[in-house]
Amino acid sequence: MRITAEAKSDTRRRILHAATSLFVSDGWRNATTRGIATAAGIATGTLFNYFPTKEAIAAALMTEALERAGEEFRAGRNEENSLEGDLFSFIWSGLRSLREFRKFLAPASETVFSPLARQSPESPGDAIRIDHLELVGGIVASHGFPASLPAVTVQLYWTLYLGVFAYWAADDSPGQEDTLALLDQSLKLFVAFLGIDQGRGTYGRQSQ
Amino acid sequence: MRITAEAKSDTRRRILHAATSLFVSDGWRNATTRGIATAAGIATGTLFNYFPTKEAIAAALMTEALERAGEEFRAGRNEENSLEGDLFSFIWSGLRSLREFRKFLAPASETVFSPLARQSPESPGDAIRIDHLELVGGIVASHGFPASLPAVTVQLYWTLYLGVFAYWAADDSPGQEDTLALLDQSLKLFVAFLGIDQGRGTYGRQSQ
DNA sequence: GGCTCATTGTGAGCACGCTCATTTTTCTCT
DNA sequence: AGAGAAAAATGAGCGTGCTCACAATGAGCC
Repeated sequence: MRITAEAKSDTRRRILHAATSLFVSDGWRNATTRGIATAAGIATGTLFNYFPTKEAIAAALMTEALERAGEEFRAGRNEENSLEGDLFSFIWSGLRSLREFRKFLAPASETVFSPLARQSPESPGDAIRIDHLELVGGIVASHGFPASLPAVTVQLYWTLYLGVFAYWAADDSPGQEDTLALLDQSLKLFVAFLGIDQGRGTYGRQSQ
Repeated sequence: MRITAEAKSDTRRRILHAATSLFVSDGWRNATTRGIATAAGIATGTLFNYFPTKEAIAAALMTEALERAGEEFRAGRNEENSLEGDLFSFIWSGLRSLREFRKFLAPASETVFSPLARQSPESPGDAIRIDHLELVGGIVASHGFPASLPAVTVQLYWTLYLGVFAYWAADDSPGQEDTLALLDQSLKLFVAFLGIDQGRGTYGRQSQ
């Protein structure tokens, strides 16, 4: 049992390793499941014993990186940060952790991550979304907002996050500084919205 | 030449008609290009003389509907509407025009429309985005804002719009009232942002 | 009508993601 | 060690979206 479990986990790692190489070198579309299987030293069918779809491989890579980033964030958290600051460092550390995958993530995430096509009951990226939103809920709660935000608020947050993510994936500005600017603006917007939403806001609706 | 041109345009219509039926009845994934071609009375290869990809068929359906909606909006425009009101009726009339396609639009739009995967130089939905943003630019300009908005602002608008679109596509609440709520909130947010961005805002950044 | 030739239509065929009946390996029990 | 059961690996094969070498069509000219 032990030997098998180790071998399984090793095969899983070899698949992820091979997939990363091929996604990076050939791009998401040109990297084929046959190619990944061959590079990992297994048959095509075996690949699908480990991951149900090609997208699930990308989702697994993202999940692992984002989990590391999440723990890093929790560990290095500073009590004195503002809400905006907390959200910023959480999101940015997540994006940093995905750096090596950036080039192929845009096309890959279409299915993994897209707000569209929530058709299938359990898309591979759902767990990522849920984990992310849970941590954000904790951050927001620690700044005096209700732990469970209204659905519309969560929806808006996720939309803004996806917008930043998508921009980042295609952002070739030096140091991704354009993404930083967008993230900054998006968070200001969201924090302002939280204020309004909870009756803590300080701006009146424009009457034009 | 005339006869040929008419025949071509007729074939195009037959393809779009057949595609609509099959997308609606079988869903985006299960409707095959072979099936559409057969239903339109042509060979598979011929289909691809009219549309370069399956997504392009969906994009064409959307484009036509949204063009009609755009003209409708321009025609019925009221000088006295607020910025928010104008944007609301433009966007909502667009969504209404896509009603018959709603069920299959979510999966189809992944590629057509997604903010992710702007890889390919000319994705089928680019024209839709450009047209939409152009009209929005006009609306915003007619309310005293600069005709050419900063790139970040446009980016944020499109993100919010996509969020609404994605929500709408999967929204089964009666009359899509949840989408209406989200659209309302998103527009308030965007209009507020325009105010801030142009130094016309009335709220100070929260210092937490 | 018959000839020419650009335009349009055709379907066998390719590569892909993924499946599944079968084979091979590993674990368990005596 | 050997037999039987369970788990894992295998690759031929399916149905996709899409291509491309070739066939059919019909407008323009005589």
